[in-house]
Amino acid sequence: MNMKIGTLASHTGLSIQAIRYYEQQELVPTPGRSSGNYRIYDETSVKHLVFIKHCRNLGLSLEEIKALLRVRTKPDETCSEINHIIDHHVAVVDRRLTELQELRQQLGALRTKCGENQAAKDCGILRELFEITSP
Amino acid sequence: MNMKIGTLASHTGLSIQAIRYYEQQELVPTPGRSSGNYRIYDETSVKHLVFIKHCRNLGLSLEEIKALLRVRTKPDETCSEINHIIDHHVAVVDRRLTELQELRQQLGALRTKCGENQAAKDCGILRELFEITSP
DNA sequence: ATTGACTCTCTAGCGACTATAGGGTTTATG
DNA sequence: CATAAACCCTATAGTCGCTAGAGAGTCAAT
Repeated sequence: MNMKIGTLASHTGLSIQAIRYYEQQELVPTPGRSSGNYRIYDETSVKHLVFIKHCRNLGLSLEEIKALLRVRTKPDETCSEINHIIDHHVAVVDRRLTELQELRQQLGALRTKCGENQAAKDCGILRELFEITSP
Repeated sequence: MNMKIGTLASHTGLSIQAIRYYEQQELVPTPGRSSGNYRIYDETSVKHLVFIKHCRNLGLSLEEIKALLRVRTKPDETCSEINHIIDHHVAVVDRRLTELQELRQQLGALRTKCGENQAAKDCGILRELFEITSP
């Protein structure tokens, strides 16, 4: 059942350095060591790190994930903090989505300003970029 | 017509440090200096920096902006590199948009798993986060 | 003469890692 | 049993696009 960091890395899809970084940032407990000072992990570590990875895929920061993990160790507290973290993150994602959609539109408009191989001095994109003054 | 860095900053909406950073990264030419070693700018500098700011608002990296500025100084070359930069950036934005939309959906689904003030041990969000194994 | 506002350079810090250097350990093969 | 390959260790520097701060100099007004 025991494994070293390389095996854990391939089981979780994380890099070895990322795992050590999470340990340093106290997102995972300091693991035991072998006689040769190698980190030793087990199935619990895999689950723990997969949880972290999944949260990272959702765009949560390490601090937010840390908060989620803290709540998990106090199972009798209410989970309003969890809801709060997720709600906050949803708001961040929604804001970012709106920004990116506006951006996409501007880029699309910009792209139509220039054909394939004009001389740069006639390039509509450059002209446009120099003329637009308001963001 | 001449101005110091603070005036340039308020004319462009950039921070003083950002302007100095752009100079260091060679996005703007090294400006002249006053007798007291103050950077001296003019209207051209304003245009130059507004161009950069506009590109940053579009999400272009400083390296990409540098490439655009390089093409601008060679007005007889074709602007295919410009098109290439913009096309590449559109692709990046589109990919990011798709990712964020998926993310948003997953977060929305997750949020329905838990009401307001359950005990953490019964929180559907935590359970969900621990069970989902594929990203 | 002094205050206050402005500017200078240099350095450190953010977040979430990645990459490297320079070593030690374990495992497989000859 | 010797050695080479594969793995692991710590510590440090780098990424990007800035921001914030220290400690010093410059300039305008009172």
